[in-house]
Amino acid sequence: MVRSGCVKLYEENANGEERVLQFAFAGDLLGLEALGSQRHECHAVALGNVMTCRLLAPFGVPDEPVNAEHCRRLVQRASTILQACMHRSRGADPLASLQEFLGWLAHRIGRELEREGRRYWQIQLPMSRLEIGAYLGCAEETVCRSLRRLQRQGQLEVRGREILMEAPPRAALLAGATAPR
Amino acid sequence: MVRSGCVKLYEENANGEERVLQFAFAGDLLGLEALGSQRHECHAVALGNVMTCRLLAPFGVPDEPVNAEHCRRLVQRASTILQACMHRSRGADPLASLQEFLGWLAHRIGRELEREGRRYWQIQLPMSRLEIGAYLGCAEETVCRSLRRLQRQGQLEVRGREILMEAPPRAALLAGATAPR
DNA sequence: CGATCTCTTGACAAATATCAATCAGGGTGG
DNA sequence: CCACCCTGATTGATATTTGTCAAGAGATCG
Repeated sequence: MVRSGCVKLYEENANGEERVLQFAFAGDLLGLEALGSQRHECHAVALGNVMTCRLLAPFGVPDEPVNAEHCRRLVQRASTILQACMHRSRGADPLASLQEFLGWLAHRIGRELEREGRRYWQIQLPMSRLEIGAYLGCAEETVCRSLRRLQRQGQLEVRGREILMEAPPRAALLAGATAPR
Repeated sequence: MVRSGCVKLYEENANGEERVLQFAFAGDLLGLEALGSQRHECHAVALGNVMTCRLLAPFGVPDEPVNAEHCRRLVQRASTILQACMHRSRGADPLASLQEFLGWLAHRIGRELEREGRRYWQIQLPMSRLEIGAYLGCAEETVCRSLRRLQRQGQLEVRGREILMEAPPRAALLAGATAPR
């Protein structure tokens, strides 16, 4: 379980290029996808400083009765992650994907600001443009240009890895289901 | 749980277009993604004749002790589905996605045939080209053209919704990556 | 201060989306 | 039984988008 910071889950495709599967933040459980196959099919690396802790599956200890509540919550967590994974925009429009991603980030790691009576979300990106592209399925340059376009449209403000955006888009609420309680 | 046939899970995006999230076949569990949020965020429709049955969550019955084995298996199933969902090719190359999809279909609903000493997989597609496109994230026409291209490369044979292909993916994936249009 | 990495921008090539037309197959009704 | 129609599949022409290559700007680190 990630306690703080950001962990990047990725795999390498046949051409040796990196494909990012997930960015995990505080409260996210890692490795649930391997409980079934007993095999971890992807790599994980910390982006900056990260704190983690280990958890035991509720049915992993032999001489101990199954804790129904723990079991139920584990299934719920897996279920929630699955739902987020299923609904994640696949391909299509890089710009829309980026918007959704930023909305999700704002919900997860955004700081709320007040400026001239308007509410903003401030995001400090823990990953590079290249990694965002590897996550969304597009080239690094496309991420740059999409950010620029969103800025020209007045939807956000970009300063390196710092992003300032107005009220996050609707879709963020759905994706936000991944957030811990 | 799907007992036979094919169920299409889909949602509608902001433009009213259909986006297919999953094709479920015999043995697949539906609705696991809603155990966490208690809300089903997608629609389901049968493609042709389908048989299903209902299952109870192992912790759903109040005055009954939790069955550890059932619980463990539920988590494993959710975990397996999650892993498949995480590793599903996102965007990138429609042709490669289609190949992967066909390989998966062959594994799920393919019939093995023997012809002139060579082994083939025969697949009867339960969905339209449009639905395949909505699943892979590309246009209907691109699905057609990709199928045609694979046929010209001798990797498979297309007759309407019936597809005949040789030894599933592995070698085909690598060969397809370098083959000319 | 140079070296290196990331980010950005431009120009071009390649791929797909879109639009439009045609074709094939199955079902329907006369 | 056959003409008809309707849906899904296919193919072609064109426009749009993105990937790729290249170069430069900015930041960070030693």
